Amino acid sequence: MLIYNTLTRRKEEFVPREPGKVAMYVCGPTTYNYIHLGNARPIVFFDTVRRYLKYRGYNVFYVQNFTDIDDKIINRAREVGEEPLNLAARFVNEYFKDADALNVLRADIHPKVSRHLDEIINMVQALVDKGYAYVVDGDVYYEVRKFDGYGKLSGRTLEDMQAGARVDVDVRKRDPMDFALWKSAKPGEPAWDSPWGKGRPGWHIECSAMALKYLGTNFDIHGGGFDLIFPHHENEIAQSEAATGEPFARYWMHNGFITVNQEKMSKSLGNFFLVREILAKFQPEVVRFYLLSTHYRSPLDFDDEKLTAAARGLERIKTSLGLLEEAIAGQEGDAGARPDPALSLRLDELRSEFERAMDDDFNTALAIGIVFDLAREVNTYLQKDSGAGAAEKGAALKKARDLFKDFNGVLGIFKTGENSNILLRGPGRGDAGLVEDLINLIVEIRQEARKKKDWTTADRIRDRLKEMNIILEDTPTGVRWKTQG
RNA sequence: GGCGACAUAGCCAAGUGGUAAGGCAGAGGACUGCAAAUCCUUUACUCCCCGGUUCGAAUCCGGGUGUCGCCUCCA
Repeated sequence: MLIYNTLTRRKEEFVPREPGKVAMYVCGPTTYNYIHLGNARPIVFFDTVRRYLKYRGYNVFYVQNFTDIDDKIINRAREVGEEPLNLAARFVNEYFKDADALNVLRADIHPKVSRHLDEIINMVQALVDKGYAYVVDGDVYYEVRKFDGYGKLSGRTLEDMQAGARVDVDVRKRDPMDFALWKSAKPGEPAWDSPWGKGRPGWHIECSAMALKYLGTNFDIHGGGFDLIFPHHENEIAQSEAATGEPFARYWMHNGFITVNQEKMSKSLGNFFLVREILAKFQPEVVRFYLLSTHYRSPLDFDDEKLTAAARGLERIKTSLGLLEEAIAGQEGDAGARPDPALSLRLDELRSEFERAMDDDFNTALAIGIVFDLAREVNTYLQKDSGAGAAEKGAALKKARDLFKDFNGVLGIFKTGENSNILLRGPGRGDAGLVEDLINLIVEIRQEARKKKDWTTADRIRDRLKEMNIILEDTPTGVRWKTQG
């Protein structure tokens, strides 16, 4: 398995710290608002990485933090007149609503900064003791010149950075690039006691402290967005490796940015899209499918037309699985039958192609292409007669269904085992069973009209139902209907 | 100013040395009362441009053009 490592700027064979086990840490959101599209990409992508590693048989321990102490939270809390920690906790709950909708599995641990002050303070103290940090008026700064490897992740030297520095230089710092490990509190701000007075952690130290606590040194995968490479992850490395004297993380993975209508999302442009705004227009599966349809290191643009195209593509996959389930349901189970090789051999090929794609730095775009291949393979098989016996055919169909489910177990692009008819499960829809009965009744009446060749009535019913997003399909064996989100 | 990424059909998007995956949209056909769904066929003599290396390059090298990102809170 190959993983592109930001640290070395190339794909490397993945060798975990301990055989069979993967320890990974992904930088989670700062909870001062609902999550936006830019947050959604790493959340969904790294969830997929984790699922695939599991599929590959690794025992994965997955940590994703919440930053619940931060300037942005404090500012926001002041605006709305709420306690900062309260506001942060509220948006942690909101985070889970969005993440659940996107079919993101819970991390093994979701540590919060506010619960790890002891670890953070101890780490800052260790850095001060070792001479990597200095104290000025209750603030503690990390001295970047003291750390030899500073710049190794982002690939730039301290000289490069200073040439381009656009930051106002704080005269109390020994070097303009020195960054805060601990910030003294101003009146009214949340503050914790420390050896340097009341204050709060700097931005980068939390991730170092929490990752080291739960995963130890030299853990396997550290992930996040491209923009975190510098300064956030660069600083994490500097702090952690200076404090422990050991390598911090082995593989650094960074996802590319999301743009909206070809523009970077930014507050000044007013195009910061929240996940739930998109979810109001598109089904969550479509959003997840779209996020995975481009390789994670490439930029990805969002607009309604692209999402609509993605929705149609995903529909094709879901239809295929639906046809497959339908065919299996009409078949007597015959355990022990040998799957029809006409389909079965191809299924084996598709599985290994899928694995090859994912093994190559999690190429989800290619992998999705293989899911489409599977769909066409199944649809074709369902239409033609291979000449095999019913039991063999049934076994092949079940094998195809298992393959679909395995692919989906990794990609998570459609929900299984529940009614996907959004009309029937949406809020305020009343008795879903009643709705279903009524549609069945209408379909029945339409069938009678069709028998009498009353096409005007039959077409009118079909057209009117379509306007209500209920799609009727006449097949040789009866009428199939579904709702369209 | 410093650092870096990308440029593939109408659109989205894989592919990093051997005659261009897949999806959406479009065209033709099969099926259908008509549709829908599905299947079959079809849509890039070519991968931004100009040079070079090579028997051979979308893929490597040099130059150019364009787009984007980081260097500041940001996923």
